[in-house]
Amino acid sequence: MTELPKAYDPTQVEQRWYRAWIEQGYFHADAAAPKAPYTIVIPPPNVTGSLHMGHALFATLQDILVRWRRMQAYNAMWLPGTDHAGIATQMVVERTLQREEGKSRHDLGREEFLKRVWQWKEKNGGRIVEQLKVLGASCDWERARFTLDEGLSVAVREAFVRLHEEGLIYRARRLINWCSRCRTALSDLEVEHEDVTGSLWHIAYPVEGSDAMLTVATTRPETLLGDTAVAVHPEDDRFKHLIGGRARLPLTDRTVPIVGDAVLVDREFGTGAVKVTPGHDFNDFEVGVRHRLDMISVFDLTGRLNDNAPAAYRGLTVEEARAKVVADLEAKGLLVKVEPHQLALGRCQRCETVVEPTLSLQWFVKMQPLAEPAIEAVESGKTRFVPEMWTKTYMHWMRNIKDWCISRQLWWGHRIPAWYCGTCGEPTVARETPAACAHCGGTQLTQDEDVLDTWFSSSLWPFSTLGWPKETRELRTFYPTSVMETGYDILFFWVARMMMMGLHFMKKVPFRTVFLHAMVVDEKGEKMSKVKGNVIDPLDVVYGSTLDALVKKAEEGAAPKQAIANIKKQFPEGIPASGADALRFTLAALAAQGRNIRLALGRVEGYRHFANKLWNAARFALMNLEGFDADRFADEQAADGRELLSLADRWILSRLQRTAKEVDEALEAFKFNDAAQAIYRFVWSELCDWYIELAKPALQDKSEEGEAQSAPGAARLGGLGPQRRTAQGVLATSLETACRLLHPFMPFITEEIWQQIPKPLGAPQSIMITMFPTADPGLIDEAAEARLDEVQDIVTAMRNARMEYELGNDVPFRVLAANEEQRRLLDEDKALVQAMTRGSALQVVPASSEPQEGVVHVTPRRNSLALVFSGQADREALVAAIDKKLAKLDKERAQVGGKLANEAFMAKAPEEVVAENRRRLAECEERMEKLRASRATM
RNA sequence: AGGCACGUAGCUCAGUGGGAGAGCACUACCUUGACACGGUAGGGGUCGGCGGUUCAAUCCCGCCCGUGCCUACCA
Repeated sequence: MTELPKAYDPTQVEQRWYRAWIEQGYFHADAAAPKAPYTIVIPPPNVTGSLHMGHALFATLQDILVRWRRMQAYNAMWLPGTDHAGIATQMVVERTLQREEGKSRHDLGREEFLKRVWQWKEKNGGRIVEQLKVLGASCDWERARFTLDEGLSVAVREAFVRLHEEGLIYRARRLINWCSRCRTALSDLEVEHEDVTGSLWHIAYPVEGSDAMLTVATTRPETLLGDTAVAVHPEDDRFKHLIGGRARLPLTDRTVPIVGDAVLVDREFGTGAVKVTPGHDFNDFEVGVRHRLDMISVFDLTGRLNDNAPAAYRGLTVEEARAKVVADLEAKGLLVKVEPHQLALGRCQRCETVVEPTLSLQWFVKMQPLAEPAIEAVESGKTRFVPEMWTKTYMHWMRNIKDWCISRQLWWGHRIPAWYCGTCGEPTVARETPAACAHCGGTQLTQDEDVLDTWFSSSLWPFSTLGWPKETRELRTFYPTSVMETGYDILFFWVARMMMMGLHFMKKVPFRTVFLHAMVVDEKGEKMSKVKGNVIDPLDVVYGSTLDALVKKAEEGAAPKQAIANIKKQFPEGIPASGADALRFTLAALAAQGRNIRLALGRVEGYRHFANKLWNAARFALMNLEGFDADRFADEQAADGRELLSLADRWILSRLQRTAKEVDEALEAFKFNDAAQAIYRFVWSELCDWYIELAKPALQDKSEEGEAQSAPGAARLGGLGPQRRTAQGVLATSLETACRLLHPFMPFITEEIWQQIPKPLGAPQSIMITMFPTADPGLIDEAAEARLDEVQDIVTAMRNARMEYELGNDVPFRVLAANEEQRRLLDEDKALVQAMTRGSALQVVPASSEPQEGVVHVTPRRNSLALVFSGQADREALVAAIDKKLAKLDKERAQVGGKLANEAFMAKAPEEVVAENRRRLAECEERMEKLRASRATM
């Protein structure tokens, strides 16, 4: 049997196994397999993307679910893919083009530019996929999809055409969010609001035909040039007489009507009068509709003032225009005052440019009819959210949903399947390029220049990836999917829209459960960003990185100086290589529901140590499994195995069953952290800390068959006696089962170890395709657990006494048993105590055999056993230690005694609780009595 | 403005209507044939504050303070 290296090195192990799994085709799910399906479709990351902790988190959690279900014999299918990310990708390629060739996309033309984007995608789009593989993601790569694939494009056209036919897609001239940097319309969701301190300008508008002034308050004085009314509250006594009149618009030669509008105007706010700019403000647009006002755009699509503005302002940017308007107003004495004001500024999600509400002809999806079934599906429980709190957020958004602007003035994406007639101008919407206009038969057709919002194709993802609109075997088998696992930040972007489209086109929910994970942030709770220099790259955690490399990477990413300084401060030693397993385990352990995940490298380190601990437990096991015959052990266990098991054996097997149950239940409830903790505790605190130590004597059993070969050197190998055989079997079983329980979390190390554990003939080739452990209730052994609990208590007390009183290892202990039954059991278990205390002499005596000589030391937990030892110890230290314990016990006695003396407690508390407190009180008193007796002897 | 989370050991986080936990850090001791990426023992917390419900509250309820996020048309 080859000996394993002393320390576990993940880099030597991980990628070897990943390749092996791929070669064996373990990740592939057959749509025709006669097994219950379990499907997850990946929330497709952007092709432009590079792996970040958010990806690492979803990859980990989804892989855990998929590996777990696969091991439970489900037909588990995890469909991967990437998203074409219209704006982001186009931006990246445009920037490169500008930098390398000094050209814009317009210089190249649409066709050539798209060719370049595809080239870029072919070259760089695979990066994130390769990075997911590093983490061990067991995706069905044969089914990988890209949102611009031919099949998905067919799905997009089909969906568009059908929705158009149903009147759910329409084209209209409306106010939309316009990014002048990206030169495209954006949906409401793509605008991010940021609270900033701006100004509130009070501007006087002269009232036509009078000397009066009507003062309005605005945060955007430059839009004044596009005003088409002034609104006051219809019941405001200050102003209502002006309604119906007109005001002269400063800096222009226009006059605008004064209207009464109770919806827009809040009498308490500002001056009580509002300038109305329907062409550049969503509220004002509504007022414009209500009062049939003119709608003027004064900005063009590049963010400059157009010909609708007075000549003096044309060509200025919005910022320049603001400065000039304010200056000109001041010069004319029309600027009444300026005060600081908080406002929410909308910025483009991609480029942070301030978005401009702009009148524009765009395509929209009518959302309300689609939202209704999506609301019903959640209300009726067809789809549920985990954590449940998201249900409310989802419902609120769905119930207040607005139409979705889906056209984008980009080139990279699904081109809108609408053709405009050169003769009549009407659009013809069709699946394939039409030969003639559907309205007038004209043949001069030009396709819409625009593409669809990337999220439109994403919304079809759960079924477009499975072959829709064709009725495929895959769709029948894998739709609806089992779980949508993603971050809560895209609840609306993805989840909500997938729900609507899934229900609309498939008539079934796209997923039964939506698990929304939290955001990964840094140790201080701040969002990771290159600007702050607090990014932790998952690959750096896996492979490790020096400080120099970290700094270099940040510099290449054009990070600011401060970020570099922060990196130096945060990672003075760089980042140690911890392996994918440790990273995955950390993310799972921190993935408690409903809060941000603050990734602390210290946690990763701790779990890297955990991997090493498991590794060394395996080393120990393998060193002691010489001569072990898994088949023989299995046969023995099947026959009269229970007879052969020692207390320690029965205990660890019992703990193992409980752990299996805990892990399984936790995963069912998406409590990844609970599952991780349960395995951690089992492996470290139970298997390593206790069982391995307890089993050591048995593994040395040299009786029977061992005797026969007592040649020199045989002792070192250990014997082959029945105790040893049994301990070997239990050790192997515990380790093997623990590996299977841990496999979804730490796939690599568990495979590496599992491969080397002797297994019965016919065992699977890989841990990946073994069965996930289920708890065997027959192996749960309450009695063994209670007895071992007592052993642990005594062991701990002995160690504690030795440390506390600085006793030597050879000081003999006596344990006082409360009754004959306890004395008998403890006498049996004495060897275990000795195994754990380096063979300390221990005698079990009846408590009644007092008076004892020596010092009494009570066990730390609750079974109130007392230990007696004699030997040299500092008398004063002993007395002080005893007094401290007495004080602590006295406090507890008073507390518990108080409860029991309380009539209300006795009358109303449940019987068990009362009994428990009685027991505690008695125990307290007993321990105090023993300590006092001990103190008295000094 | 509304909504949702969160506030527990020095740090990162679990947890529960009835005796406060883990990892890291800290202290002391230990190179024991699995593991110093280790072992043993230990120190450290008014469970954000104030009220309420309850026999009993860190946990349930209300208010307040602080932190974060989301939604929103107050110019």
